[in-house]
Amino acid sequence: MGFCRGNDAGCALRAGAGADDHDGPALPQSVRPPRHRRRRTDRVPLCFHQHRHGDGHRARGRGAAAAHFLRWHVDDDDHGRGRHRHVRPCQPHDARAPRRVRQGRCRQSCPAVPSSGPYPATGPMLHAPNRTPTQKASSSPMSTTSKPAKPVITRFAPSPTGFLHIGGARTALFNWLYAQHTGGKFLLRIEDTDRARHTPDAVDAILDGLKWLGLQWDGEPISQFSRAARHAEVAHALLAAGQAYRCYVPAEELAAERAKAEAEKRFFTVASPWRDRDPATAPAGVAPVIRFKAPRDGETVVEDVVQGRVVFQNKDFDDLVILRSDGTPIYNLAVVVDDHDMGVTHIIRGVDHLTNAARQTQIYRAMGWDVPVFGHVPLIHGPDGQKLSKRHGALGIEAYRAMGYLPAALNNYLVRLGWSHGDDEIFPLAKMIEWFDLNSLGKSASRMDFLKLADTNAHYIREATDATLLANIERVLPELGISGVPANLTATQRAQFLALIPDLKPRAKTLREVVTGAAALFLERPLQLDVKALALIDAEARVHIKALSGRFRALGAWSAKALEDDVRSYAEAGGHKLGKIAQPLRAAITAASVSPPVFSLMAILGREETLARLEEQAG
RNA sequence: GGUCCCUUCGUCUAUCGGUUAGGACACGAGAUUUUCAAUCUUGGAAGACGGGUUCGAUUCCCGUAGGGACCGCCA
Repeated sequence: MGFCRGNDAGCALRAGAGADDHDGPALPQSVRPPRHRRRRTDRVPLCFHQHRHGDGHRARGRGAAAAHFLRWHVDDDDHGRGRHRHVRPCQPHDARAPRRVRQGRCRQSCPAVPSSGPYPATGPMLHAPNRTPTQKASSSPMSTTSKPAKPVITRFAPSPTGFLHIGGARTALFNWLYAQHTGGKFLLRIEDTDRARHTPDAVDAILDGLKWLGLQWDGEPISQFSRAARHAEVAHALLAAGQAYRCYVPAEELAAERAKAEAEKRFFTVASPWRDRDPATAPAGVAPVIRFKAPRDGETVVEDVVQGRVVFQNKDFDDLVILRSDGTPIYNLAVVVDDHDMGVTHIIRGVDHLTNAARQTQIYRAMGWDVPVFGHVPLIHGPDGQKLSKRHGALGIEAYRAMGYLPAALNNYLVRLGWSHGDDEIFPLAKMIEWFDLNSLGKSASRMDFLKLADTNAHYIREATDATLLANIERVLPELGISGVPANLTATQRAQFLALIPDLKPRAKTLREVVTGAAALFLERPLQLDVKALALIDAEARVHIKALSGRFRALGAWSAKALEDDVRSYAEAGGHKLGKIAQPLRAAITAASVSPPVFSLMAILGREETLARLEEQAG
């Protein structure tokens, strides 16, 4: 085998401190450090890397020559991974640069990609020519490393057709974080244009969910419906400018054609004859819709902070309806008008809106408005990789609260779905805000992993102070609805619960588990022992319990330490293992075989209650 | 059917074209232990496939396969 020898002229590492290691026999395979130890830092002095070229099975690209060639270029102050990178200017237009760089998504200080294009800022205009220019405009707000010229305004725009689900929560989080990070604003708009599907309850659920997560928006939530007149105004401006037209084709006719095309697996686009027809020939008594006159040829480019440059052929778009026949607006128009009027600079939303971004870009251009920066984040799938459905994961955010997750944990978990910051996993809010940037967003969809969420939650449970944790618990106690535990605690119960919290923390992944762990505190005599507990209390156990009752009655200080010491000395004196004595005690005190430390429990319960429970089982 | 997007351990992800492909969750083993946890030590686990460019490709390009999104007088 061709291992690196001391006289291997090509080895760049020979000059280093580890040169001695190169003499002597070839290192056996077993010297290779275990996988998890293979770090850049320990690689340098050792140089026992295996050179595969010696015996013919050189793996592609991992050859020794290559390996040696590269060592020169390793920057050793790149300790850790990804943190202390050298910031070098990127070359976005270099064809050999990585995709991230070319697409302007490099972490390093890249020139930004234009967002709004070189179009006039006011007044309607004709459609864009064939190619959307993308060079120039290096001062757009796309760059996240330097402060944008315009103050950042983001928004979250849910439709109130249902609850706030996990994907929506993450979208809101990203928008909120970016606004916080840049010192900008985060606005909330309810997309309630469709009155038929609008429910006030859903609006409340969304607002409550955001508040619970701590994603406070700036100003009042805006109702899209309330702005219908403005939307119509813009539609008519488009009409006046020749960028839209009245279409008299009946809806039913279109629906029938669409259904037919779908059945035949044919591609269907609306090609309204009214696009070019003289409006004077319009039929009487038919209420027309207003259609946007979409460009027929050329392409529409979406410069996306997440997706990169996405090019759509204009021929693939049809003329979308912007105003219904009853004069009410339709989504794509309403969104553009509202985002423009609200001064939104950055639109971060799910990729399911990517094609809408192209359509909306066309409308922005037709109106001569600046196109905001788009960032279309990938979707979150269910644990099985399928689209989220009610069966798995598509729960309202309030369901997560009721399951006992902490908002900090949920935010921390969600921010890691599609976003990363090196190897970091735990992000206290301040760090999240400091580190969050649009450039580190990924493009591939992720899966909901409840186990990781649980682990993150467990982390935040352990981190919380006892008082904070209990306060959080009391807030959700009614929702938790755990039998045997009161929805409201008395002062005594609260004090006992608080005292037990340190023993509960390491045992719980959710607040629900914290509460169930404290169940023994709330039991009422006579206790109903479960099967395993019952089995622990045999004749011999009764003898021990009886004996210990007597000792406890005479015990001086009533503390966990004193109790434990006493039980230990009792066990030792009788030649028993501690478990032999402690388990029956646990059964008698908690009615279960599993619980937090039984000595803590007895200490918190007090002498009287402890003795009463023991005497119940003493027989 | 059309358009667009995606693909690194089971999962979330790291990687400036040169790393022994790293971390976290999950899983296995051991230690500790009054139960259960927590904790500590430790193990296994990945570049979808095929071409091309290059001294060198997980990384850039093309194709294939698989997955996803969107194609409403819904949002």
